[in-house]
Amino acid sequence: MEYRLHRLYSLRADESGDDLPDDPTRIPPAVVRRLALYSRALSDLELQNQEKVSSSDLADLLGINSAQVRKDLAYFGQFGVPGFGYYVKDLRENLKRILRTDTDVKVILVGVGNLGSALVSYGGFNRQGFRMTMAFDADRRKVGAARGDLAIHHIDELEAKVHESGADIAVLAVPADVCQAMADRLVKAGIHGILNFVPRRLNVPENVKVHYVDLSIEMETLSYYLRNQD
Amino acid sequence: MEYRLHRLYSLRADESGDDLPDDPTRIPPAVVRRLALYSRALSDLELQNQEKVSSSDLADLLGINSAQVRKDLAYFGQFGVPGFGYYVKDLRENLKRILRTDTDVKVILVGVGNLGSALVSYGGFNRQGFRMTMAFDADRRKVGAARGDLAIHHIDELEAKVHESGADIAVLAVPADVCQAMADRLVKAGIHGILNFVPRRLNVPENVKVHYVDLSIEMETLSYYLRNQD
DNA sequence: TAGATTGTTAATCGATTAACAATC
DNA sequence: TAGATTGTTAATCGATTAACAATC
Repeated sequence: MEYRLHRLYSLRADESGDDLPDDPTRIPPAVVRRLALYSRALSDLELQNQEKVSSSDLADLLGINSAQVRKDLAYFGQFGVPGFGYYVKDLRENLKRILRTDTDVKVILVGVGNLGSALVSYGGFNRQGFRMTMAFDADRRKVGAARGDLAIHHIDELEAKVHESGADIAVLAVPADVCQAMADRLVKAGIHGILNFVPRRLNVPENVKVHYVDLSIEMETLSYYLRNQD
Repeated sequence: MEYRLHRLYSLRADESGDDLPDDPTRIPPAVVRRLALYSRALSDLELQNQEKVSSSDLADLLGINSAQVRKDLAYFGQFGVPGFGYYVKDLRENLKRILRTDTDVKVILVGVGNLGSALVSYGGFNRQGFRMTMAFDADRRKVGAARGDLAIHHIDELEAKVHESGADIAVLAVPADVCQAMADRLVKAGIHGILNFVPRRLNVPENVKVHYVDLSIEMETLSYYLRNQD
């Protein structure tokens, strides 16, 4: 059958230690997001000493359909055992490798205000292998003061320090009126990804990715459904 | 033509001050989210004294298709003038009414840790008409201390105070191991919506809405595309 | 009126789910 | 082997976009 053939290809790919699809950038963001959720669920299961898990187990944990779990995984290869399910440890390792969270990822923080400070101490990033290596702020009174174990530099030093930091992701949490200017500087300094907490759309070159975390919009969307419920 | 007929219906609905669709809960969340983005963009345009805006102007501002702008609005009625566009002020007011952000919305905060504290001072909520009226924490040392102009109560008082607060939305920012228990208490106390910053899925009754803001997953999704780019 | 843009329909595109042969 | 679950295809569902008559 045809998919037997695919399987052979996939196994061969496995042996070469690489089963990424032809173009990993073509994977729908929704799929990547769920992959990260599977990975986290599998970590939990591993802590509970679960050895095996089925696609419907995983689906139930996330509140989705089991076919979706299998289809998402199928983008990257074959990780399960028909009639059995998946080995928790094995699948988790595969997902970490695919998501590239098997090695630490360095990020810098730009804007050490209320939200920025909170993000420094937010445990979730560290737990997933994201290391905040440096922070920058325009307020000289904040410079030097280490929040957590992180040194804060003045924003004037951004260009000079970014390369040293080794980061290619920036968390942006600056006032709205300077966010585009700051994004421009970050891009020039070699940053390729921005997690933007500022409620403004950023214009960046094609090769730079921006993800928006827009707290007010989330709140408004939630609010709409509540207030129209009854 | 048929849609002339619709228009008449719509106008009649307008006159009665109500042009919500038959079942407002059936509107896709993606549409509601964009409506909130349109509303914000229109506020900006109003500040710049723009009087008119076309669907393609708005689309360009958000980086989407102009047909989508028109279709999103069409769920709720007809707000434009063919051959002209939309009056900024008029459309903004209509959207605020639809989103029900023309009146303040009260929210409580549960968990005054690093992230919780930052959310108190986060200006974005206030600006959009969300008022944090109370906060709760399990640490008695935090109780009483007002952060911003917000009193912090001990979590034991949750049930007693929620009703008094008049809120039906809670922002949840507690440690992961207590988040389900806390969600249960919130629901019993009469909360109908939860903006959940804890990286855990919550089990709640049908009539309660949960929105997830999962910072690590956003970061991982961003990271995936970067590290697979070149 | 001529030019511009709406509101709507139909076409397209993409994502989710159902079903099942293949497999362990 | 019998029972269970995978990986895949096809069907369904939903969301986005193109096109254009209606309108100002």
